[in-house]
Amino acid sequence: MASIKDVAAEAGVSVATVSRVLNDHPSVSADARARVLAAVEALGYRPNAVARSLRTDQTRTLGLVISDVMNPYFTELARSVEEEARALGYSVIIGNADERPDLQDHHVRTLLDRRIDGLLVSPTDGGSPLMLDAARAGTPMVFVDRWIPGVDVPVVRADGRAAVQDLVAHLHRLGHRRLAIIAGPAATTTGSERVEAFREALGACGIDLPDVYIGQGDFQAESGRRVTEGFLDLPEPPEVVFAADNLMALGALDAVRARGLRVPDDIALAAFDDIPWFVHTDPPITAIAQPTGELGRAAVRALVDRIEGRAPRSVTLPARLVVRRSCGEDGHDGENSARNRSQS
Amino acid sequence: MASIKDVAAEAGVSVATVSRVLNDHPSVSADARARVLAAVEALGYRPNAVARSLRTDQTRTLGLVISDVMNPYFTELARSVEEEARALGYSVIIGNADERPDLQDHHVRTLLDRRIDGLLVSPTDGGSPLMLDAARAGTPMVFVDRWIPGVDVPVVRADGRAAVQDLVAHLHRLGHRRLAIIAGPAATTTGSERVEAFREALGACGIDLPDVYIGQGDFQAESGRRVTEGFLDLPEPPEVVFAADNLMALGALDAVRARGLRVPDDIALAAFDDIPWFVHTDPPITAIAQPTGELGRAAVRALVDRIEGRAPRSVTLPARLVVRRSCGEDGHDGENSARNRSQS
DNA sequence: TACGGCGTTGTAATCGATTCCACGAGGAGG
DNA sequence: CCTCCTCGTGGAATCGATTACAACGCCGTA
Repeated sequence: MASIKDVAAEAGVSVATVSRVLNDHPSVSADARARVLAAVEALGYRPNAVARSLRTDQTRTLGLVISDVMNPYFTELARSVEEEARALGYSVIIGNADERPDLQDHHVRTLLDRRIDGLLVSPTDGGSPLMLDAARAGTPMVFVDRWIPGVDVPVVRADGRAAVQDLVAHLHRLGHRRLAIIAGPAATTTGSERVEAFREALGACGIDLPDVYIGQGDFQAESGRRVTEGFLDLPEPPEVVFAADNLMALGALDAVRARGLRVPDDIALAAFDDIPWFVHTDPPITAIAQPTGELGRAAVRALVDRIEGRAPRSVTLPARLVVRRSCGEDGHDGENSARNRSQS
Repeated sequence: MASIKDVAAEAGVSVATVSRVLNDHPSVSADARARVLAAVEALGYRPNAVARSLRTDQTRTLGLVISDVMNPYFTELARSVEEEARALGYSVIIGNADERPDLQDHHVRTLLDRRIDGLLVSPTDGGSPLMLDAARAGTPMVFVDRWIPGVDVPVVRADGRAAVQDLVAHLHRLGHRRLAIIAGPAATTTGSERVEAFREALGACGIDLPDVYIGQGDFQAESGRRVTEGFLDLPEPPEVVFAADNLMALGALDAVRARGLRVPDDIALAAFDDIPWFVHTDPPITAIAQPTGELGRAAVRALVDRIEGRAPRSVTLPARLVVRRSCGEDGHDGENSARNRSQS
């Protein structure tokens, strides 16, 4: 592969001049510029980003470490992150932690070794020393979706509090009183926050959240299934199951269906994180939708601000409730209402 | 960030010795090794991968350019690719082309600039000159899922021919005779092959595939919706719609539902590419499942073989039919059969 | 005692860029 | 006509690693 030296030789100038043309530095004669450009064209030369990074000490690359690529929420997040980064002239390297702290550390380490300019993280656990050290050492970093308390790193996330209140109000209006939640890992902020929001919202309606109605999941489908089975085995099973993410909702749906029960007639179901597929499940699932794309874009902007020496800001965007049929009828939704109601 | 020089100074040896310890070269005294290791520990030193890559001319990184991250099929592919690559000591940088040739080229160019060791591509179009040049120039490359004919690059893919025959036989047995397909872009191999396989399979049953029953999609949900609407507007609409990927199937489902029609009673639906959500749609969707994980792993192995100087092999794995309820009842599937049959 | 070989170590070149500094040519002003 | 400044250019240092080569000390053997 042709190097800058080859181009210099071909154009009959020094490498310094070639470099100047490539970085359009002002003081290059029109003649030299033309000759260099012609040589670049003739050789199909492309600058070696590795060498450039070594010299300039910047890679124009962002690292994104997410908890689970197979989760459509994170996929969408990754997509919007890459888009915004590209618009700002950066590339993105994605690391998938699969909800495993060791894998998360592996990716953080690899990204740091590659000298990425900044790190976007949705932490899998409460605090990998590696990440904390990196943050302290001055690596530009922004948390997205989940974060680690007590670390001086900007956070870009959605606030689901209001939406959870709307959800609980909706459920209460439908007559549900025994509500259970499939929680995420307590080590993650989204894991614990969603339970707290749920408990508070229930409290506002005068409803209690007993411990047996809090199932411990891990944001994966299988745990949703397991926890839901536990709920269904209870002497007094809940009337509603609220899954703290979409994958666990999928698992819950599996479990319910395996018992030969129906949603929402036998048990209602709702989820945090809305995804396109929820429109088409049987029944369509009521969910709390995050402004995922905005979150990704805001996170990149914050990180790039930090990298380029501007003051990054934390951002909190509201989530909103999207009512569908998985909790029962609420007086809206035309076509199938009559049929569903007559069955219940 | 500490460099190899700092470590050398701290340990009281030369950088050469430090490098030798780090790459565990045999001729280093136990004493020197211990001192270096201690210095590394004390300084929290990590080798700069950029500098190392410049010198050794290898990045131990694979590029993966896929057509659409939001498509669960490609997400799963990406995941398995990363896993296998990690097991072999490589990292992966994913580029999402979003089915756009210009974006695909952007990513290929960026990856090449970064001097990745090899490229895994699922091409969006029939032949980006950039990619062809790179292949000719000797960049290790492997096509996965889709490929470009006439290029000397190993291909790792699934053969859906038999599964499509099974599908058509299944549909025929259910009494369907007017079958339509939502095709992918003709520029992609999967786009054209699936139509051909479908046409052949129909032919074997003595059924014709008229042009009006071939809708042109682009592997995105929206096109599935549009094409399906066209089918439904036909004087004689098809009894079955077969979508060449899962996203277009989602769009088709949208379109059918928007008309107030029901699957499978009013129209049957099947898709290429099975995904976890198909179990939970209303109704569960009959699909052709690819061995996605195996495909990803085989592709990485082929690419790494090529990189490390072994002869890479093309791999073709069979896809298989997964029958669910979206095409009507086939004598299996317990719980809801009676109810569904009574409605038709 | 001298010499050959082995094990260990350091010096320095190198990868492909960027960029500081110096130098020469040419124009403006005194 | 000489001086000074600007503009365009090239030489060379540099980033952080790897590695060829040379050198050194030490041991065993002739």
